[in-house]
Amino acid sequence: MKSSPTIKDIAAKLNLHYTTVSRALRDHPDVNEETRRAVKDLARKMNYQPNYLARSLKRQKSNSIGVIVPEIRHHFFSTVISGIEDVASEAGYVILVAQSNERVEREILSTNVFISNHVAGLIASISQTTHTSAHFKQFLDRGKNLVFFDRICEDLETSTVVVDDYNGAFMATEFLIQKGYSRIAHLAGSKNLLISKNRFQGYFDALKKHKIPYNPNYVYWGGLQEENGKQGMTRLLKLDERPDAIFAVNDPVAIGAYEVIHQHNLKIPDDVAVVGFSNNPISAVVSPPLTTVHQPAYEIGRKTCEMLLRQIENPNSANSKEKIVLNTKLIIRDSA
Amino acid sequence: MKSSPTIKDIAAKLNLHYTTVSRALRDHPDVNEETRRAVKDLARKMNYQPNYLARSLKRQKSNSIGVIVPEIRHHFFSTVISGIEDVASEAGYVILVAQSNERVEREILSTNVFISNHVAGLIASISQTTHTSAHFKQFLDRGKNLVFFDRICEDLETSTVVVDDYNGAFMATEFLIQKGYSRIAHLAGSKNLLISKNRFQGYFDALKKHKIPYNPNYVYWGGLQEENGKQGMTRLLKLDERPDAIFAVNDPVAIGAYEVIHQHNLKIPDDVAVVGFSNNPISAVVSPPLTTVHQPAYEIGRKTCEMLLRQIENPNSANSKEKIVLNTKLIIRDSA
DNA sequence: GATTAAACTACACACGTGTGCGAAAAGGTG
DNA sequence: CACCTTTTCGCACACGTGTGTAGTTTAATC
Repeated sequence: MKSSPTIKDIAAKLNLHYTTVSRALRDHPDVNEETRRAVKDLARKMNYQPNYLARSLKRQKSNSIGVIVPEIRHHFFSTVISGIEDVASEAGYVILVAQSNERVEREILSTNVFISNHVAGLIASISQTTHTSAHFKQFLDRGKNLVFFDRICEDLETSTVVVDDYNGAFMATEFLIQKGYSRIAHLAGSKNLLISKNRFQGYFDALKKHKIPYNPNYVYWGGLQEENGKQGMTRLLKLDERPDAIFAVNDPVAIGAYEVIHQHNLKIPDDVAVVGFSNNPISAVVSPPLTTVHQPAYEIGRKTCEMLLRQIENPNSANSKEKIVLNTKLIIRDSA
Repeated sequence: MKSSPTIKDIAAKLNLHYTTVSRALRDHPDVNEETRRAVKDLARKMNYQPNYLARSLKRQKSNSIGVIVPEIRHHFFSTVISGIEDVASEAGYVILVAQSNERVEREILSTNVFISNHVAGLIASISQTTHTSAHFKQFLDRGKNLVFFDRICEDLETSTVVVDDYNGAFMATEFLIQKGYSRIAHLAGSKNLLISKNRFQGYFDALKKHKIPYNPNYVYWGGLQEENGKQGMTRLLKLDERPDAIFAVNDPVAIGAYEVIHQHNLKIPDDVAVVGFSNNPISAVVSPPLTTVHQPAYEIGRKTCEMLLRQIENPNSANSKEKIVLNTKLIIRDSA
């Protein structure tokens, strides 16, 4: 089993001490121009690649960033990761990716593994079952940087990147009102996520502004998956006074509602109008195309990573927590 | 800036040598039962987390796996990554994820960065522009394990996990033939990817088997994106004898074809039938729902990672290259 | 040609963990 | 009580890289 050449191998071949090689590679002025070139040439010839494990250990600073999301395969999260990766790799960092699968235990485990791997910083979006923040606190206590995006942790004072969920939900609901719908229901997410609460609040305030009485029966707190949309919609259709419009907490839930609506042989938007949230690519091709609130996922990823890198490179500003709020946009299609 | 406690910190508090602490934590029999317990208790109290950088350096074996895909945000790849992550994390490994964005240069860069980070193994699916394999060869030359999935590198003898592209394409084409279509066109991928060649061959052989003359004008070699589907379809519709069915190399390309077909006010499947490949979630909700060949993406991820881990843990079998071929399945919907 | 500065190289130690070996302490045997 | 075994722990060195500092050589100056 051959392994990677080290600076010692280079030094041996040139009859130099390995520290000289180290300095030559790093362009230290104490090393002769000629020696330097010889070292670099040989390094190239031998395909020398510095050992970042050793370097990070010595420098007490690694080139890796941890990323924890609920589920990698979800379009929103994979797009965010894509944005993170583009920024990170450009800056010479590498990303460690883990998914919680919506379970705190795995979130905790991954956080600890990332601590052990001495990541320079952590980017996270919490799971639906995250009721404790001890693991994130431990990470912060080690003096490391942490940035939350989308699903942020309310218990901790950290930097965050989110979209204006409240406004997005407000716009969506107001749009339905202006279209003449009045029995507007809301398929909400899980109650312990701030995004769910904010979107509900936007919905609630839009009704209030337009003097539409709030009907608690029209709000179903479920989750963020398609399945939850189905369950919620089934419930709503059993009501005596059936809603004539649905604002779903996100697109998968809206799609779930679509299926149930179609099963009941009802027409969208004639019988029931639907508005989603996220602008998942699926929303553009379902029939009818779904009116939804666009969330700039790739941009969220980029901004989050840029923010984290900024904090890593300026450790002094460690206690200055940044908050970025990106704009949402209502994408009007045919479902309302 | 507080940092993480080390075994030396624990040793100091207990008036022990740090090597004793090291052994105690690893349940070495040379350490007294009582001492061992004291060390472990204190370690827990101090939130001690071993430094994997140092451990990997010493053990000459890391706990990380590199993953390089063309684009993270694509459903197929993010689902594969999801499978990889589930298996890796269960085995105590961490994954480093990079995307090439279909450019070799970034693939090369990431490979080298992963070498520097001393990943225990590498999982890759090559870009459409990958014309050299030198970077992968360098990785192998260092005695490390490499497994390709889906888009494999033909130049190198490595382990691979793929689906039976040939059969999938054959089934899809034969299905169209049995449905009575005879002017069957193929929107092919890029010529330097084996998957494209295999899918073309399946298409070609199905025609041959059923004695349908092969018409080169009916094959458009483009790429794997929606855009390529649009371009190809536009070309095909300009032909004097327009095809009555399309077999697309993958779903995005099929969706691109959909758009052009609709723009020309043609009906699917009455005027033109379409069959895709991948079973992207979008394919189920477009209208009409797309008949496509299912590719078990999550399973591919799991199998690939399991194979890599097997090779990492049994270094002796380093030269035994495994090949796994997973089955595809024709999903019949309404587009043909 | 002696003196001093400049140019270059090498030693020692460090980062956190791990291991072979030897030393010290404890226990057991005749 | 001397001798030997066993238990328990510490020392030295290693992994690959980096840095402060001391040492050596070369060049420059008078």
